[in-house]
Amino acid sequence: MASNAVENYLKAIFQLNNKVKDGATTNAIGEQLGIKAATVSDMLKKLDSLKLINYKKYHAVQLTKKGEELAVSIIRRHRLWEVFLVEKLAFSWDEVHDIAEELEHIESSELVNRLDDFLDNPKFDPHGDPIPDRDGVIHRRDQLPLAELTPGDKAVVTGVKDSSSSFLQFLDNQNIQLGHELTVMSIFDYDKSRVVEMRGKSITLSQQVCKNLYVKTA
Amino acid sequence: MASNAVENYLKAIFQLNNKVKDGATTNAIGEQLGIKAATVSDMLKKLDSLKLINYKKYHAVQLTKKGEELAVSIIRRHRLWEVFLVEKLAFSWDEVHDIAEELEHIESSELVNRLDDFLDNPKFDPHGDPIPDRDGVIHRRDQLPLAELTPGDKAVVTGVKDSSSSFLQFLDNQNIQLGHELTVMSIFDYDKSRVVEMRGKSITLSQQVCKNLYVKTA
DNA sequence: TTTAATTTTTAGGCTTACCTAAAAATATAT
DNA sequence: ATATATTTTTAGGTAAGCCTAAAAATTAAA
Repeated sequence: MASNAVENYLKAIFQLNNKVKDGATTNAIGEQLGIKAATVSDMLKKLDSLKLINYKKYHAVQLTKKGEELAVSIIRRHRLWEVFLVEKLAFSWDEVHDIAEELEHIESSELVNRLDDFLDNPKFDPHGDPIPDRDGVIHRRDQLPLAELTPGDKAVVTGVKDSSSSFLQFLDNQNIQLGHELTVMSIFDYDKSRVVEMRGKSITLSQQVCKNLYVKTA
Repeated sequence: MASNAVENYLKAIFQLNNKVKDGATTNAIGEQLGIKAATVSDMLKKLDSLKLINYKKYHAVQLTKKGEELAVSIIRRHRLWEVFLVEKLAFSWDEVHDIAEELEHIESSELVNRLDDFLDNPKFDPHGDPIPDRDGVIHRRDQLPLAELTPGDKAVVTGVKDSSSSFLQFLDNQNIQLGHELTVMSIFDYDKSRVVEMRGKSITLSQQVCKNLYVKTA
């Protein structure tokens, strides 16, 4: 039904509206998708006429119920395919995004639901992001950035905020994986870097890393 | 690299050139793809300029080496995805074509090769068609239509010529599956229908069915 | 609060891949 | 061998999604 382009816009709008920033503005959508603002402007009119968003000139847009349902289903497909690629085809978590970006547009709810079952109905994707269930419900985990913990806190690594290859490869390099337990040992006041103990080893993590690593406290 | 449209044309041309008929003519390609001949005519010029086919006005076209390699790799992807859908996601063989038609356009040889390994390097798809290996080699099986057997011949069902849902559902209905052994008992001269014995049961198959069912003699 | 900067929209264009209608070439039948 | 039918090509057109350049609206700064 919806073209790949339309699906990509909806996903971008959904993601922008679930950030702290100023929402899904024309510019932000364009930047997210690598598309010029003028083009976005055109498309927003179209999405509005399709009743997928509410659009008022010069304002950030909101998804309608219909638009949000579609966006969530695309995210569901994307994350399930990522699980498939990592769990079944042995891709590493920094390689799966682009391929899942293509797979997410395959139109067949039957396919997605069977895939879900085949993967044993995973609740999170390889980056720790929640997978919407088949009714579109997203079970958000109460996690927080490692940057908010203080010395003595114990936690488990649950996800990443930044899922760029470079960050994921950095984590691989430091042998930091989802599920690993850690204890915050100390914080350097100078640069807000943290020393954590993980699997018997002591690692120093910059503030940038701590901001982009989600954990759940014990 | 190549658009979905280009890939679909190449696949159609490949398939038409591997039939007995008069090859990949403008009309035949259009019919295969559900596209008007005038449009095909345009596209053939484009494919020629991309060095994917050799095109001379008013003549059937041939794939170049480059074009054939691409066509074969698309067929490889298509058939591997069909195996995945049937073997892993429990789709039936009459449901997989349309979904595989979408999946075949995902661009990533890494993905396809890993999928191949995950599926244990299958040699045939769910309809018995050979899966090109990663070097593009197609190992054709020496099979023939059941219509060419005579009473007393023993054979194994290896594939279907017609893979329309209706034919596949008919076979399901008669409990005819790939790998089943059969013996031709008799032929009715009147309508060329055959009585075969399969798994202890006697079944009468019309000539049309016999022409579209491939077997390998013992 | 008026000017300057930024963001968004409009206007006009391009490419891809499709279409119809008509012309040209080829194939078929008498 | 010529007339007819079929196939293929050409010409002109459309919609989707992108673009640039310029105008309009909004936001920020002096």
